[in-house]
Order: sequence, then C-alpha cells, then structure tokens
Amino acid sequence: MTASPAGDPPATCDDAPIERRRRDAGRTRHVLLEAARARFARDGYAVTTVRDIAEEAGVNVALINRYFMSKEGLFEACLTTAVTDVRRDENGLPIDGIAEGIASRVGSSTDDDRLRVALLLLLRSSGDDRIDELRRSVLSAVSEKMAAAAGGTDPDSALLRAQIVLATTLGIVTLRSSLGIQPLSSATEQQLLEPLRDLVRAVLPGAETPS
Amino acid sequence: MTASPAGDPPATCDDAPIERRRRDAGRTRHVLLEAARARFARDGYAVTTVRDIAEEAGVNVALINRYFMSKEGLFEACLTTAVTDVRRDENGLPIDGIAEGIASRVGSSTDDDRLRVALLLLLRSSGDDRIDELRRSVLSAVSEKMAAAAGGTDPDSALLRAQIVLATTLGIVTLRSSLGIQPLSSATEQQLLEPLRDLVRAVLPGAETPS
DNA sequence: CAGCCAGGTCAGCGTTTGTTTACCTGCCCT
DNA sequence: AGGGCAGGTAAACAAACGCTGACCTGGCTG
Repeated sequence: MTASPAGDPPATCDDAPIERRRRDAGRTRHVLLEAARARFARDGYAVTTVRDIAEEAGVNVALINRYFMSKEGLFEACLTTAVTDVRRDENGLPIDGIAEGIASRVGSSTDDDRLRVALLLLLRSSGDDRIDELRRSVLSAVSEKMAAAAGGTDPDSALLRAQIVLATTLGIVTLRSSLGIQPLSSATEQQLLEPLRDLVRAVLPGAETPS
Repeated sequence: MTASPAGDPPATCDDAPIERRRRDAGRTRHVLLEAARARFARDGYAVTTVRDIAEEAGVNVALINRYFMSKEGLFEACLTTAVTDVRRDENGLPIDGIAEGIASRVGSSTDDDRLRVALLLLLRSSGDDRIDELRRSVLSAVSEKMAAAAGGTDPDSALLRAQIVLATTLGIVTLRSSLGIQPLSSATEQQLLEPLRDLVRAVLPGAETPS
C-alpha cells in the first residue's frame, strides 16, 4: 500500500522536475503530521502505531521522535493544528446560518476535509491530562461562540443549548465516520441541511435561519 | 484503588456470612464482565489491558482467556450485554416522550448507569469487522424504532432525522463522560429535558411531547 | 474419608510497542 | 574539491502486551 510515498516522479520525467529537495526537514515534518492527523482521527490514539504513521508518510520511524520528541508529542502537534483549524473556521462563522455551517462542516463524506478531521481529533484522547485540557478548552470555546452567536436571554441556558447542538455535530461526525449507518452516512450536505435548520432553530433560542 | 474487589466480608463477620462460595465460576465470570464493561466504556478497547480488567475484578488474568477465549471475546460479550440492555430498554419506550427517554438515559451523571455504559460501549470499536457490524445493526435498529415511534410522512426522511437525534444522544453521552465540558456535564436530567423536548419536537416530524 | 474435577494460580512464552543508539549520506559553503 | 553538518537510515533496546501450559486446591460425590 501507498506505493508512492509523497512526491514520487511520475516516471515521465527524467531528472529532478517537481520534487523540491531530496532532504527537506520541513517537508518531512509536514508529511508526518498529515499522516498522523489522518490516522489518529480515523483510528484513535492507542490503536495507531508510530510505524503505521511512518509507513503511511513514507518516512523512517525514528524521524517521529526526532521531530516530535515522542508519539504523544506528535499527537499534541496534531491537536494543535486541529485547534488552529477550528479557531480559523469559527472566525468566518456566519452569524446567522449556524445550521448551514454545521451541514457544510459535517457534510463532506469520505474526503479528508480538514475540519471534519479536526473535529474527530478533538474527540480522541491520548490519556495525557494536559492535552485533554486543551481539547476541553477549545470545545468549550466553540460552544461559547455558538451561544453568543445564537443570542438569547438567559446566558447559562444558551450555553447549555449550544453544547447540545455541538453534541449533535460531533455525534453526526462520529456516526458518519466510525460507523457507517445509513442513511446518515451517505446523506449529502443538502439533505442534512433541512433537519439541521429545524434543530438549530428549535434548540438555540435567538437563532435566525435565513431563507 | 478498588480496595475491596467485589464482595469482601465487611470485617464485622467472622467466618462465611455473605460470600456465596469460595470458587464460583458464574460469579467470577460476572465480576469480570462488569469490570470489563466499565473499563471498555470509559477508556476504549485498545487502551484497556486485560491485566487492568483482571485487577479491577480482583481475579487472575488467565481467567479472562478461560471464560471468554480472548480479549476480543470478552469485548464481544460486553457488547452483547450492551445490546441486550438497549433492546430491553427500547421495548419500554414511551411512544410519546422521546425527549424524556433520552434525558433519563443520558442524565445520570457519574454513576455507572447500565444504559449509559451500554451506549458508550456501542461507540467503542475493537477493530473486528464482525463485532463492528453488530454495533452498526443495533444502532440502526434503535434509530428505526425511534423513526417509527415518531411517525411522520416520508419514512426515509424520518429515518435520517431519527439518526440525527440519535447522534445528539450519543454526542451528549460522549461530551459528558469523556470530556467534562460545563455546564453540559453537570446538567441534571431536569435541565436537559427542556432543550431536548424542543429538539425532538422540531427534528422528529410527528413527535408529540406531552406536557 | 478418598478421589476427582471444576476453579484458580503461576511463570513464562512470543510478539509488538515506543524509543534510542550508532551509523550513513546528500547538500551547502568556502 | 572537500570538510561539515543537517537529514535520514538501520538495528536493536526494554517494557508491555495477549496468551498458554503446567501446576495447585477447594469442595462435592461415592
């Protein structure tokens, strides 16, 4: 599997056409990080071995410890990128249209959409308390932002309700990726949009759903 | 931790007051199964070691292989009990009052409520395809039963919507147990009931919520 | 009471895990 | 052209894993 590691010459060019350099620390680090993100998100921390990740990245196993100190360091780096992805994404949040946002985030089916992978990563635990606290804080921040966007009168109730909507989002991502339950797994973004609109409008107090 | 394994004499009785027998295969099997359920549900399959389970149950490690063939066999037995729990529970489903059912199932905070543990177990994977198919089928069955209970016109749309409600349920259980997000984690069954009522009424087409 | 077997213990097997050490080698600089 | 070093490789480490076989022993039966 994974016959061409990362940037193999497609056998039609002779010397050094595309590949940047033979030895590129930054590139290697990046390839390793992407492979780890995918495996950790799909299979979880404990199941994934460093040899799996290295093989998928087409890189020597020892380089994981060289660039990330340890397996846990690599996982923390993955989570950091996930946090960055989520943070950047929620800045572009449409104030109204929360349902649309969830649908588009959750919708992409099997492609490695960055945000779907990021959400899955936030659900994975390595057992390290400090990293768990990171997961907790960013998930809390997302729910707070959603509660603020939804408005409403009682702030405490709004936060609880926003976290229920967040639970729905994470639950859908889980059911679509881990299990393969039909029709949820093969539902398109369009098909998810209508029920999600109903859900958001009902659960979030002051949320407006544009036509 | 767990100083008294399962049924220690409470130090106030001399000889053999409560403990049934010194050697009881059925009891040992049961204790093992309960310990495994708790650990698998809380930490997942790969993280949990057979030595952990045996220690928590207060029995010898080799007995796991004696009574359940393998670690995977033990996990399958755990899932089977979870399936039984879920099946028995959904038989007593109130036709109306789906929200009440979810709230009561999800509500119990840190106690090892059987149904909460069962739902968590259904989210854990051992990597075995056959067992995964079991998880898939029972989760599908739950959503189908919910869709049937909710009624509605279009059966396909109703199923998708029921699975979204199921995703919410599983998401809440996950957020409450794995992470400790506030205020969701410490919300009582009562506090969860109101938003869940709104959610079910909006997402499930023909669901009636009694006053 | 003696015999027997289900129930339980113990030590160690082979494998896989994350990690480290010592060693090459491509690439830049003067 | 040729050191020098960052980038990469290979082999092996100790620890932990699931599992197994040979071995005890409590408790019922004849």
